[in-house]
Amino acid sequence: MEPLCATCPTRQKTAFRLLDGEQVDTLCTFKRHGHIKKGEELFTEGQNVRGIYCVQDGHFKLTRHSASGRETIVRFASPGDFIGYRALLAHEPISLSAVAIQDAHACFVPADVLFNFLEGNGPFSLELLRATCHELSEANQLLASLAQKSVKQRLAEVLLMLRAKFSEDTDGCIDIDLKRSEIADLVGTATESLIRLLAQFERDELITRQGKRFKITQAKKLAQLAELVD
Amino acid sequence: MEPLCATCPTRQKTAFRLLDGEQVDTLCTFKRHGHIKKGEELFTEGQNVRGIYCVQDGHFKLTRHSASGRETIVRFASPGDFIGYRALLAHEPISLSAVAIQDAHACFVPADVLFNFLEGNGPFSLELLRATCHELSEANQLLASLAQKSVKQRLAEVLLMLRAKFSEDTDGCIDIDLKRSEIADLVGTATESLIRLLAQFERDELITRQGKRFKITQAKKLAQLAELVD
DNA sequence: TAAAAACCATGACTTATGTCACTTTTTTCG
DNA sequence: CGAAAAAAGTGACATAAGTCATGGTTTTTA
Repeated sequence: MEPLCATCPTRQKTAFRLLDGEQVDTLCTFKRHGHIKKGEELFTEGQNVRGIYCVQDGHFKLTRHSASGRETIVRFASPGDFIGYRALLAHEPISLSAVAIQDAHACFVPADVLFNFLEGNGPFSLELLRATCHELSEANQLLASLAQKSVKQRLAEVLLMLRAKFSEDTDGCIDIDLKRSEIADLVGTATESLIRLLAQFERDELITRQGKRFKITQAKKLAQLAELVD
Repeated sequence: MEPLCATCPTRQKTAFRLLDGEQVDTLCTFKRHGHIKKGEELFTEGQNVRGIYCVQDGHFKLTRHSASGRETIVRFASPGDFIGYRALLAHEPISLSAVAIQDAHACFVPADVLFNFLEGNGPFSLELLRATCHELSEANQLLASLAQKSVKQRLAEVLLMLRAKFSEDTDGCIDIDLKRSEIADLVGTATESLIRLLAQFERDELITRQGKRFKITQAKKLAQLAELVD
């Protein structure tokens, strides 16, 4: 059963909150709500997209692959985030793959519906522009961090980012199940190097591990290590 | 003397080409045309900007500095590019410094004038949104390249990028005078490493050097090295 | 135009990080 | 459940790339 956009709590977190009543009806008529299982792809780099996805729940990793097949996680998409709108608006094939890292739900909104809103609703366009600009400044920050920092520093940074982005479970561990190789793809290093650094962080008592999950115990020291202090 | 926006050829290359006659007049009244000498800063990271700059001629490097003072060149801004609009639209302090790498000219456009256009001119907003999305996909590409490639590969990539972005002089050399340290900041490596690699590229006959400038002689091999082939 | 400053270049050395090969642990599923 | 597959972890080794020291250029400037 397709849920109603009018009462959708996720919508309030997105630019869609700025639509007027009629536009919400349009959205509701044309959007398609879908379930995506863990590991499934929403789309693959190189495709032409016909619309955007609005994440309802669950998280997606957005990745890019090198010619040699190596994967880099560029960012995550979480509930309330749009996926695929940049390629659509830039009139380019999509440059990232989106894969669910948990069972997830997302709504598909066809391109022409989106363009309709963009043309007819100034505040909506502005909000989307604002969000895009914010993403861009985050991308630039990540860029500089990758260019300037050691793997150890970047891991420290990534751990703090993960904790901020995903909440903590009852044990205080970061509530996300990423494989070691995925954390490595996020940091931009080899899996073995990552595992060694995690072990070192534990020895240095910056984190504690419980199975494959871990808890940040000394956030300040991690931040210092990552040079995030001002 | 302030030049006229109505007849400005650079304007035709920017989103400002989509303004109507009255808006062009407004732009012309409130913009300020200025000269920036080589090495001068347009603004510094952390500042709050009060408007955007539209590059008329000359090139700027947009940089970010780490806590330890190391500089990374995130991108260049060339004639027809806007600088500073992302921070303005995201309502954030600016995250990059802009420094002229040659004597340059740019027009300052106050924030309220820009917002006025954004609210009153749909196509203009859309075009700006499109440009932003395009920049974002470029940033993502760069991100993945930084995370996945060796310094040698990235240098190959950067050299090809420089040739595409800046034209060639009469000798066929890339028409830009970057210091070795600046190329290193662009690649994300140490100056000495960069110099060694340039020497190696010359030995391998991928480039030839004439003073501090250089010419790409085997673009295909460079592209292969950079894994840009499909 | 000479001195100073900035930049380019190279060698010697260190180290962080990647790679390969293998073992142990955890997860999946017939 | 138990076998097979996937993931986590460890050690040994190779090497790409950073750092430090120094000398030779070019550019600036007084």
